[in-house]
Order: sequence, then structure tokens, then C-alpha cells
Amino acid sequence: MLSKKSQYAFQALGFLAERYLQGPVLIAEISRKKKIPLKFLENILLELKKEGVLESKKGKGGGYFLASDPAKIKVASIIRLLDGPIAMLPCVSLYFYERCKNCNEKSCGLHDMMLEVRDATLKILEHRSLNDLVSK
Amino acid sequence: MLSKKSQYAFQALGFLAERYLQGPVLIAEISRKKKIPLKFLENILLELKKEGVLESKKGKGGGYFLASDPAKIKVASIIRLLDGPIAMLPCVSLYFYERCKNCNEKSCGLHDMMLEVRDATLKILEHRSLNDLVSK
DNA sequence: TTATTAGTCTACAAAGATAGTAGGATATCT
DNA sequence: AGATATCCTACTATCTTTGTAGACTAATAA
Repeated sequence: MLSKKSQYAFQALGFLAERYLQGPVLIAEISRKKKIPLKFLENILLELKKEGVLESKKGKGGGYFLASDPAKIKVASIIRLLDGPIAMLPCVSLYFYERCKNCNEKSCGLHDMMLEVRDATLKILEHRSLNDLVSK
Repeated sequence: MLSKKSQYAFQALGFLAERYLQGPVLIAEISRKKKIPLKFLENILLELKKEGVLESKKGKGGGYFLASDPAKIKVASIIRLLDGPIAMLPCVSLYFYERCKNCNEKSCGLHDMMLEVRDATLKILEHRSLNDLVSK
């Protein structure tokens, strides 16, 4: 399951995608509209900023906004930033790979199965962007 | 990611699938062959027994064995028993469903996306059995 | 230049999950 | 009775999750 952090992040990012190119949005507004605990949201947005997903402006008229076109920001990449691996096993993870101790990957049924799951999952998540979070 | 518990469980279940109908297998043997901490494995197998996946016999000549044909035991059901939901969001889970507070499911982009992921995942895991864990 | 606004940063804390371990109780076989 | 092997409860240590607190910094406007 996605963590609360990721779930909140997607709600916030969806909101920011709707407001893309319309100037900075206050943390407090996102918090209010999306019912996300303010201080928790602060931390999440800050993290997304450090990872280059968001930009911000301080002071009056400030707030957060997407660093790039929402169509270019993949859902898969956000999950990886905040929750880590998408795969169900370390030995089938693209970005967080770790070797299995006990099985050799050439002949491990579980490995093959989870590789299939990973591919099916990424086929979806790598082709969905923040624009897909915007309700039409 | 699957927990260590699930990962160990699949190794043990794969081993028991290979030995199906060949009599009880000792916890100690599984622990040794699959390099799983003995006492941890005890707990896992006991849980799987309580859930009806395994049966056991005490005393000399005892041990664990599959309660039914490995071809009939779905990988998806084992994950649910030990780790809980397979879906990435509570609101798209079949067996652990919980309503979203903030989004309505009719028009939530994330909901739709994660529903797709769930379906793609289950399409694989619901059609794989313990026999698929046995190396050929 | 001072007050206000709004994000930045570090640290902390409570609760829960994870990954085990310990040791005695119970059932079964010889 | 004694050996074997699972059963069961409880415990612990560590990590992760889900936040909260409060001081700091930057930008704006009066």
C-alpha cells in the first residue's frame, strides 16, 4: 500500500496540476481544500521541492508550484521518491535492486512472477502523469 | 514490498510443494535448506496452519505438509493472509476495502489508476499457484 | 526599516509494524 | 517413560509511519 505521505502528496500534486501556470499556491490552501494536516504537508512539499518536483516562493504572494509541466511528471517517479520501491521484491526492483540471498534468480519461480507483476505495474504507472490526477 | 515474513513463507511453501504427498517435513529441515531463522519460521508455519493452508503432525515422523493440492493454492491468497492488501490504495482493495475520505471514487484519477494496477496485478497473482514456485 | 507573510529546517514523539527470540506446554511415537 | 516435534504466549529491539513544535529565513509592502 502507498503510505499516507504518498497519498497526501498525490492529492496536493493533483491540486497543483490544476493550478499549473497560475502562480504560487499556499500550503495552507492545499491543506484546507484537501484536508491534509498542515505541518505534515509542509514536510511533504519541502521534500518534493528538494527532489526538484516543486518550486516555491517565500513571503506574500508566495507558495508552491510545479517545477515542470504536469504531463511530464510521472506517477511512478513520485512513488519512488516518497515510498521507495514499486516492485514486490528487492530482486525485481529497477531502482532499488538487491540480490536474493537464497534463490538464484535464473530459476526462482517467485522472482519470475514478481518480475511480471512489476512490468505490468510499471506499464501503467510509467505512462501516467500528474495530469491524470486532475478530475475532468 | 512483500515483508520478510511473506518472502520466507513463499520459500517454505515452495519447498513443501516439491514434497507434496511425500509425508511431513520438519520445520528444522526447511529452516536449514532455505536459511530461514528457525523460530521465526515456526511462527509463520503455525499461522499458515491456522489459516488452513498447512497441516501438521506432532512427535516423531511429524512435521508440516500442504493441506491441499499446491496447484489449488493461489499466490494472491497467501499474500493476503500474511501481508494484507495487495492493492496500492484502500479504496481499490477487494478484500480490505476502505472508503476514501477526501476524494469521491467516481471522479478520482488516482483511484482509477490504482484500480488498473490492482487488476493487472491480480490477473497475474490470482492465476499463479504454489506450483509456480517450484523450480523446474 | 519594520511588520507581515510564508516557506525552511531540525528535532522530537507517539503509535504501529517488522523481524525476530525465549521458553515452557502439549501431543505423538517408540 | 522418554524422545521428538509442533504449539503457544509473551517479549524485545529496531525501524517506519504519521504526525507536531518551534525557531529561522526570505520576500514583500507599508
